[in-house]
Amino acid sequence: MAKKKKREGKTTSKIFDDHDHGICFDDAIDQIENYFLKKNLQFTPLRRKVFEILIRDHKPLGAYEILEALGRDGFSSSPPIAYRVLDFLMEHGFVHKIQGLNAFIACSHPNHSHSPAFVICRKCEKVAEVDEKKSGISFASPNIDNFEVEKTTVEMTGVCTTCSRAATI
Amino acid sequence: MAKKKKREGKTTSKIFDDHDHGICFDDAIDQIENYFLKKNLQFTPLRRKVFEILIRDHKPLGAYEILEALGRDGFSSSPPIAYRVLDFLMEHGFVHKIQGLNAFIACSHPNHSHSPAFVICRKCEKVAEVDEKKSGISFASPNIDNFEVEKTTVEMTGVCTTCSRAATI
DNA sequence: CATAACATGTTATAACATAACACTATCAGT
DNA sequence: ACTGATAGTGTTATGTTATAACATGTTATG
Ligand SMILES: [Zn+2]
Ligand SMILES: [Zn+2]
Ligand SMILES: [Zn+2]
Ligand SMILES: [Zn+2]
Repeated sequence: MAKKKKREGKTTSKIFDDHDHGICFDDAIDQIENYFLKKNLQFTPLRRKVFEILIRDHKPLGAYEILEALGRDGFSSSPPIAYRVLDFLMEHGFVHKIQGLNAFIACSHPNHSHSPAFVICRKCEKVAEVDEKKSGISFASPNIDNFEVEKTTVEMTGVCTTCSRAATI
Repeated sequence: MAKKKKREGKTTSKIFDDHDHGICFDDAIDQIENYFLKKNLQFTPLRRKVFEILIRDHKPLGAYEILEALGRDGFSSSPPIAYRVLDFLMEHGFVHKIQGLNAFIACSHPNHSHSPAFVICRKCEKVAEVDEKKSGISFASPNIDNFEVEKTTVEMTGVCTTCSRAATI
């Protein structure tokens, strides 16, 4: 497995930052492969392809965009294909859904359970998955008045620095 | 305007609690009327009806459910009717969208700008809009690494006490 | 009353998602 | 290897959510 490049002190993640994506991509594939192996799950060509499509550009993709990509790569491209694989990958935490965009994105922090939070630029539509703890979002209190929270959706929409600089020029 | 019944110390809001809904309903209509008056906006019969439909049961409703209700009340029930009015009411903060349900709900805390957070029971589909400050969610830091956050989506899905008690019987 | 703006109505279609069933591959136990 | 069970993929059809584009009506203003 390739060596990790840690970036301390940053709160947004690699999506808005430069990074060595070759390493990033390989690491991600490694991680998912190992996870599937350990859990005795099948990392089939279809599942691999969907994950690759998603992590390729760290971009949120709609199910139908994924289907097109699958079609181009010789897989079936009828809707259930994508939705089933996406559901599966989401169950295991390797893909998240961005509710505000009806789109799916590869997880940036796999291998440890987490409640993801997303920062979404409404101009360039780039999305960063941020770690709650680092982000200054203290999304505390999983228990609200005895309500048992099982899942959280946290999305922050706005404008990223690149886009806001571009606008003021 | 009807007198307010304040409930201190509670973290979930009226949806999961008993409350005098007659007063609640009238208050809500008063507030939206006053707001529209002050801002010189038209509180048309259609807009009023949509808001009434939503606040009637504090229940999240899909756009097409709202359309049905509109149809029953003699209004047109083609999709753009609902979506336009909902967009308008959302712009002014009287309605929120629950992304996890593709549904719309009347605001529980109008008259002051806020970033709503929602507690959603996946069994009974009741939804409570909680106040960030009271809920123990401190959803702090609107600025993440210079990203200018304009809007937040916070939804917590789980099981409410009523449903979880019912399940264990 | 002209006219600009806002609001509503209508038709068509786009975009997102699932149901139901058929077929194939993989794996365990015989 | 045969058998049945489970999991994965393929296919068709349909359901659900949302918007585009344009027509008509309504209201405020000069
Ligand atoms: Zn990368
Ligand atoms: Zn993640
Ligand atoms: Zn009420
Ligand atoms: Zn609200």
